[in-house]
Amino acid sequence: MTENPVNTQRGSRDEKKAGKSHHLGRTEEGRRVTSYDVAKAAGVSQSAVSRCYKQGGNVSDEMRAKVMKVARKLGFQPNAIARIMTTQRSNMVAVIMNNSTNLCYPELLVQLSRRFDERGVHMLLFTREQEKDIDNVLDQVWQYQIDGVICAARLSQQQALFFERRGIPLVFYNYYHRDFPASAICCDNEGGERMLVDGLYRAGHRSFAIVSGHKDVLVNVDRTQGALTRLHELGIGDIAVYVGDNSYDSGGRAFRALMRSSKGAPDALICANDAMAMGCMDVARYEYSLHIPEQLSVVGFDGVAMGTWPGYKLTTIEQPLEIMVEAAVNMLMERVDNPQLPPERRTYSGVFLRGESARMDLSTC
Amino acid sequence: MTENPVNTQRGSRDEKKAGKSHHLGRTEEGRRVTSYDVAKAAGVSQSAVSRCYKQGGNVSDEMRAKVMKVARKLGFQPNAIARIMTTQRSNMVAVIMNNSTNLCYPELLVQLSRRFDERGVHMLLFTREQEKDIDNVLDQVWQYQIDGVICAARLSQQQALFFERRGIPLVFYNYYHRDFPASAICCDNEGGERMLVDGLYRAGHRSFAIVSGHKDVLVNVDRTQGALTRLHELGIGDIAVYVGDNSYDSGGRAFRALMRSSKGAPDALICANDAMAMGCMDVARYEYSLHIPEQLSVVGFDGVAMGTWPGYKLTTIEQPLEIMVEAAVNMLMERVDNPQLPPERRTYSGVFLRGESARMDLSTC
DNA sequence: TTGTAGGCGTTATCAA
DNA sequence: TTGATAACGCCTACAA
Repeated sequence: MTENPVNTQRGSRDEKKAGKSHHLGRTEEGRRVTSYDVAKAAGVSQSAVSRCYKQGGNVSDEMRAKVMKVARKLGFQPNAIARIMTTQRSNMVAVIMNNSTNLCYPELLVQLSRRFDERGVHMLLFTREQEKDIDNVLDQVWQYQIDGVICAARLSQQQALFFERRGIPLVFYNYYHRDFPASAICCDNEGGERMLVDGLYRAGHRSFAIVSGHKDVLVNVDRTQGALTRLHELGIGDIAVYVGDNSYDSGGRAFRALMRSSKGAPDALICANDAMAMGCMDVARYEYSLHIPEQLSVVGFDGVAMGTWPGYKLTTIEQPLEIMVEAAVNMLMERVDNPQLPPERRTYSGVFLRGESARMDLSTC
Repeated sequence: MTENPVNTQRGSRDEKKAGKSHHLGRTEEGRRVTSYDVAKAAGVSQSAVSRCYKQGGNVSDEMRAKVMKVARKLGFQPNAIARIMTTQRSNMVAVIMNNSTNLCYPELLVQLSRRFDERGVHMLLFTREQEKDIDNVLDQVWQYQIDGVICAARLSQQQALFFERRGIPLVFYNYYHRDFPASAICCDNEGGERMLVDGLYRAGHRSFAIVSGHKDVLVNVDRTQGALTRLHELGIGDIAVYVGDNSYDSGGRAFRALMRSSKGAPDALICANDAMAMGCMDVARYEYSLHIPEQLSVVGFDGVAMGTWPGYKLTTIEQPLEIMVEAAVNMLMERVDNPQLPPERRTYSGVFLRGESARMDLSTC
């Protein structure tokens, strides 16, 4: 009896087709096939079956062969949920982002997915618009025994502490905090803006305006502040700053506000990201008939794909996204494996993209 | 003893700050706080605690108050993984997409996330480029006891059967199959193309070319075929079809190929999606100095945000994304709650966006 | 309304 | 190398 597995009919019929076939994976009564079912059918103990699925499991070759054969026949797959119960490790990470993050950087999620997949780690995705809505996310992360968190959104100190207190590793992506230490992967915003400002200044621009992003997002503050600081160093003050929300539309709105102001168009416009820069360019060209870069230089930040399209050819700083994502994933998984590791912040320099949206002189760069 | 919970010190210190505070949620020994810990501290049974967290649980008010108070103090949160073990329901769905899907429609993921969140359902995200890589996904979905699957990518019949055999509801988004029944949410591609072709024809266009997407993606086939069929009905044959891969770049490449061919530029170019249409427009304008729409009409399909930007003002069919996403989520969760429901395909009509990239005559529309 | 006890499907420890 | 057994933390009859 034990030599004759009971319910392999359907499974084996399917096996003819694909090399790696998919079985029903259910017993006659409709239960999922468990390691116990396999054990019974193979005439071995349940723990033997379990060991066959463990990396360095102490199993003889014949045992493994016997078990695997029956397992395949029954369509057995170890139950991940039960495994989490005993190992306390879910192989799931949470990715928290703003709605707008994915709209601006769709590539980010694709790359994260790729990197985590390489490690056999699964991504639970949380997108929230409001910071307060994130409180729910925290509870879910805890309840599902998530191994670690990548956060590409703003978190309050309270919220970041939630993870720290529970020993859940957290890595910020393009966000960080001044008030307390937390691991983060960032792009060198000040350095990038400095490069842009220098190039613009050398090319002769003397009047500047800035379109910044959300005030409370440090990445944006750093960019705006980086530009302002460098401009002051160069002896240029009295710079108008218009606030957008990182979206294309908000860039256009900011530009209209700028044009309506007493100052009018500057020589150069420094935008905190590419989306807003493109919004500015379109409004400048189509509503104010300005020639770019002859009458107005525009620079952005990010290096999104659309910026390179011939309608924009945006001069900008490209974030090394693949490298940053890989670093973020490594940093997180290192801490999942070794929670003792201290917080670490890593900053990557962006790459200058020349473009044609700004007159630039990079002689000494 | 039982009246005096042992380890509430840390938890209660944290409570001072936030209205909804986050507790450590661990015992002195570092274990997670379990319902059993709460029960012991409250001097009640473990099942009483469990019942307090169940919707219509049979619990007296005083019991609930007593338990909840202790639970809050200890930072107890029910363990979702253990719950899945007994209920056989994970409240997790898988979303399977191509890498390119998120690049083309970042809004899709944001909307899905929003809708699932409303139902307290979590999204496990899988992005795969190759169809064969999806086989791994199937196993993961099974092992993690995923409740249901939204698939915005192509699946082989074998792969779709994997889910059906195991009773895991599956809803395709903008994909479907001719060979076998499966639930799907689609946009009316033929209808949309017919509308576009009619408008172009009435405006006087007589020579047409088509840029299609992947041959084996039915949505693309439908669009291309829809346009071709209508053109034939109107007595127009001999239409060149160039194949892209739905990306902006491939649109440009297709257009170059078209221009290099003996036929040269047509009156109107019908692209299977907006991204390729924009690629065509840019190459037409910037490499061939063609005026759009005077010398060339271009239409797309999808209604992506960028198409409305002043550099493109693309004439296209907008998919009612929010409605389609809501329908997909409803359709899936209905089947999670009631697996007996038969497969259903729902098709939504798109909305014509006039744009300025094509000469159009919509007199009778 | 409350408590008791069995089960969900693994992994891990310990003998054999 | 293999097998028995005890967690893991919850839900759910069933009994009180």
